[in-house]
Amino acid sequence: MLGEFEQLVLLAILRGGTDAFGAGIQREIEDHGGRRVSLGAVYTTLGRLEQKGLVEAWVGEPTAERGGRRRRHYRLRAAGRRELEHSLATLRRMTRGLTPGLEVP
Amino acid sequence: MLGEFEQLVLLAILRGGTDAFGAGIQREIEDHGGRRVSLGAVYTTLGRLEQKGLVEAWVGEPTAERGGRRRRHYRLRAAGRRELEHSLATLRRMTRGLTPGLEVP
DNA sequence: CATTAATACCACAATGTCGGAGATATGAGC
DNA sequence: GCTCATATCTCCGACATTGTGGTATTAATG
Repeated sequence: MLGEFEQLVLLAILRGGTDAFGAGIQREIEDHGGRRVSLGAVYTTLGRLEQKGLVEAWVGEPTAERGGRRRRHYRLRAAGRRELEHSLATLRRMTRGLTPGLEVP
Repeated sequence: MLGEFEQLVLLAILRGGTDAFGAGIQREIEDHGGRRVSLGAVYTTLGRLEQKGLVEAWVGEPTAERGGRRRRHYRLRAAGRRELEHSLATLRRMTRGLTPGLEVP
């Protein structure tokens, strides 16, 4: 079963397109989620998702920016997409017919 | 933060109207979630939600059925509804703009 | 008192969270 | 061009919160 935060991380990866990486994922979730998120939490979750085969990663080239370690990029695997779809479908069915603000249209 | 299963339980309570109780909540989740759920998991979660003040409970009168202990009924408190709305709103924002099957319309 | 329906408890597994250590790039100053 | 200060990002380890199933217990009915 996917946890709540795992769902968010998976969604953030999708939003980042092919460029998703740790710090960017953090930003994505903070921007849309209206909640603070630590980098540690993000990386721990990414590691677990990778272990479960839901996500794959590779290290990129150095960027043009100031400094820093190379980025590790992430992408959903087919299984990850399936899990995510399943979770969201359940939520959609559970909210169907409820009053506005709750319904996930 | 609400966990994944907590969200489901809260939603199931809403769906059950004023009659929500343990076993009924289990059924609701299994019917819509397409996944097996144990009663123990449901009660443990209900207890925690109650402790956090998201849900309130009271014991009902004996039913007309064969036997059994009295049902314990559950209802969302304002805080519970707020938490749930917040979780779902986050999810909605995160899925907006993604391809069908993922978007939570 | 046997049977049935429901709740409560407990132990363990999986997820969530954070802070800080470490790695690796850049650019400034000499 | 070397060195070093600094910025950016990843990894690790410890602990808190949630998730799960199995089993026991309670309370009703005939």
